[in-house]
Amino acid sequence: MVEGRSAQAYVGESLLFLTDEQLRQGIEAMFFAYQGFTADPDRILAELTYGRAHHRAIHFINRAPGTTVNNLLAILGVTKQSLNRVLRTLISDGLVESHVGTNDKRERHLHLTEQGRTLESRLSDAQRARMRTAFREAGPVAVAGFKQVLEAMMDANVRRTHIQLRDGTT
Amino acid sequence: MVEGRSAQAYVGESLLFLTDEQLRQGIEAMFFAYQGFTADPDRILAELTYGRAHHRAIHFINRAPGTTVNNLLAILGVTKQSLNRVLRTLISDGLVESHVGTNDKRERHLHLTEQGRTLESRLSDAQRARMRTAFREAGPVAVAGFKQVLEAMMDANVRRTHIQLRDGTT
DNA sequence: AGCTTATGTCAGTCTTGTTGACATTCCAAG
DNA sequence: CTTGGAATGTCAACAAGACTGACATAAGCT
Repeated sequence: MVEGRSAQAYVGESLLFLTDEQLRQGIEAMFFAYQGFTADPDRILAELTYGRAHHRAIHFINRAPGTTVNNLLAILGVTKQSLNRVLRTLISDGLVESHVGTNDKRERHLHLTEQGRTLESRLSDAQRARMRTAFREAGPVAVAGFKQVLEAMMDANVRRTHIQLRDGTT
Repeated sequence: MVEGRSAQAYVGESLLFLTDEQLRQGIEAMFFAYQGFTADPDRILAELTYGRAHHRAIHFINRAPGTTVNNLLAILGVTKQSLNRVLRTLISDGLVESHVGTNDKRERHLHLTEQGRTLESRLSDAQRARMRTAFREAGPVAVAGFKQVLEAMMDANVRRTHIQLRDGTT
């Protein structure tokens, strides 16, 4: 970097020159980082004959206790048959409880049991530890940029969901 | 932001306050962004009865023409049997060529055919378009942060691979 | 009463990961 | 120079988890 030119000015130019090469680096970074992102929970899940699908369900049930099946479907972006297979095993293993809705009795409201919360913590702790290390290494400015780019990469409707979850504006 | 205090100093404080909530936001952002990241190529691949595994193979063969199966294995982080199934279909569909090594005849060197390059472009173009939009929206400082955090999130050995590919220091 | 919505289930398919078994090729130690 | 082990790649069989399609049940709504 040339002395006397701020980073801002320097990178400002590259806006005009977003080369395929730079974009490809971003693409590969995304791929490799996602490997790392899922590696730790995957190891834990493998012991329990569960998979990522179970993790995702547990995560979002913990995040939004009492959520309905339909709601979860929209968040996860899978079919109900696919989700149902996962939920069935989690319920029969005693990690998740399903309660018939009081207002609308068609709905099932989902909660983690004590046992479910225990697993959720174990999985989150592993994933958060890596995220924490990465955030510390990169520094807060980088973290802000990281989140900005990720949000810009989401589908518009998914971004809305993400922001709702983030800000707790249910 | 307070005048006279650099961003570094300001956010430096928050290093001490990386709450579980902030980390969880990062985790969810990663999940939702990856959905978007793969969505466009997935649509193209679905038409062709290919999947993400094919895309990944095509991407890295294009990236490092003449690479060996073993090499590709290390990059993709899957078993050779898994990769082999994908390669077999790509070869028999005429997208990839496999040549026995001249020095070491155990090795197979992989190249894209003209047809393979065509599909590669189609997939890359879609994925790059989203990445480009996200980068433009977020701005160059954010992009730098994005890459920093992603690199910090990778497993150490994977990071080495990533940097090698990035810098072309084969 | 009849239409729609929310949920669950059964059956079948596809992709993509796994392990196990095996063939070929290379290399180095005896 | 031979032989045994390591490296590389292929084939087969299996499992997880995604998908579609069809259908059942219950509840809400017009």
